[in-house]
Amino acid sequence: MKAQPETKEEPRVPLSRERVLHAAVALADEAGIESLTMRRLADKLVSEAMSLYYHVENKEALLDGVADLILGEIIHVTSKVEGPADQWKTTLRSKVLAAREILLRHPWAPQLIQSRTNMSPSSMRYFDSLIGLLLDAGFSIDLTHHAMHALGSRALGFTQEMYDDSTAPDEETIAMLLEQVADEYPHIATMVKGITHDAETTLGWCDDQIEFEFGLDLILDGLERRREKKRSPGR
Amino acid sequence: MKAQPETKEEPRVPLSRERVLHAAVALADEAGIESLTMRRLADKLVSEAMSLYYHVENKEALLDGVADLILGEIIHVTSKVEGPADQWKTTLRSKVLAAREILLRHPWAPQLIQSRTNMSPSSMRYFDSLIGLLLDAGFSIDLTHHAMHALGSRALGFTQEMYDDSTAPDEETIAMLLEQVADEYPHIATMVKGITHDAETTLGWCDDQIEFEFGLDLILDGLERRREKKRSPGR
DNA sequence: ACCTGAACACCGTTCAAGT
DNA sequence: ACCTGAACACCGTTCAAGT
Repeated sequence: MKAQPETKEEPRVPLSRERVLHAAVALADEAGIESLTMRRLADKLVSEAMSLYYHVENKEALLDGVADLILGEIIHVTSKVEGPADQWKTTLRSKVLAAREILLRHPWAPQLIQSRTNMSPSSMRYFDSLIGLLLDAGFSIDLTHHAMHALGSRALGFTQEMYDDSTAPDEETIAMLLEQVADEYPHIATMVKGITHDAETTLGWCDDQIEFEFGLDLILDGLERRREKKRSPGR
Repeated sequence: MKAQPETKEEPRVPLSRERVLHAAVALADEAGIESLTMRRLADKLVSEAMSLYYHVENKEALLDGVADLILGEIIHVTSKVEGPADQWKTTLRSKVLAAREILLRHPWAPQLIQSRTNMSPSSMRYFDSLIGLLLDAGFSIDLTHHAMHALGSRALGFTQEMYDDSTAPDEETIAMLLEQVADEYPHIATMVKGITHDAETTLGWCDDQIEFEFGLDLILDGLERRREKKRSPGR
């Protein structure tokens, strides 16, 4: 009886870099990245701001660690997506869409990842796997290099949307507002009025997933064509 | 003589929203966006932090204004780029590259523009003009809509580069570092070693301009093909 | 109408001190 | 080895007061 810890108080898990980083992700998920301050993170861990500095060099290092944690998730999930070398396109597509699913759960992550100079081990491993995929599929080294740049952040499953419709008003309100300024932005007005609405995606007039896949396929198709252009002369 | 202002002291131009915003851009250009604080901006204007609040609601509004100022520059320059409707591709290309030139002079601007919910008049006008360009060229409304999403921030002349090579070490150092971890990232190592170096762009192994244009052309080509696919059946 | 100073709440971080 | 409290420099912003 005596040996058992007192049931009244929490076991008081000691801090660790792991715990700090995971708590940071949780805090950002719950309250947004702007709420991630050293003091509030410490509160969440029932500790003091200064205690964090024992496990993390400073706030920049904390953010680096958080970004790497997310990238670690991505590489973990995407590494399971495999396929034969001649089907590079569907394999790459699936990997990217798998990455996207993770980032959709952490809406603050894209901006954070962009802002870091991303030479972290996790992102290196991820890009290494994508490069290997293309080289194995017979891409030239130069084209592979171009492909990585052309994909850019899309390779990680996100494009920074120009208009963030998560905070946007509903479709009807937009249509109404737009009516008022239709003479100033005639083409936008035409476009919004004329867009085909799928019955299924009636949520908003921009289905992010569809637009993401459209853009991704545009690039993948273009890469495929450029790959074949180089090969066909010898044919 | 008496009527003239004393030559000794500055004319003491009064503050204005215009002056505040332009000073903010200048400060960000000189010292980086993280140096743009109300207090330092006031210093630059030989004034007090609180005085700024008379011309700008708060810091968020200041940043909105700054973003809009840059977008204003872009629309000003790109509106001069014109061409016949059947040459939508080269016209659009030129507009985008013109926008890019402006953003290259304000390296902090892409991130700022991304972070704002971009319904500002300037950005609306810009996108309106691009949409008009495509509609005039015979794009369907749906394809025009997809096109705007696919271009995304590229329409404004930037893609958030995954690896910021402005802070990266020189090519030789990278090659050396990479040698040490070649077994961990074999494909990256292969790629970096094998990339063709143009004699002219020997500055670094990634020429941002070339990569930007490659990605842009990939998308423009893809859009062109999808446009023709829709038309050819009736042909 | 336009500007300012003192004051407040909240940052990240240093440093010396506790166990 | 790990954690903490007081203190510092620096934020954005409110508010009452100056011209």
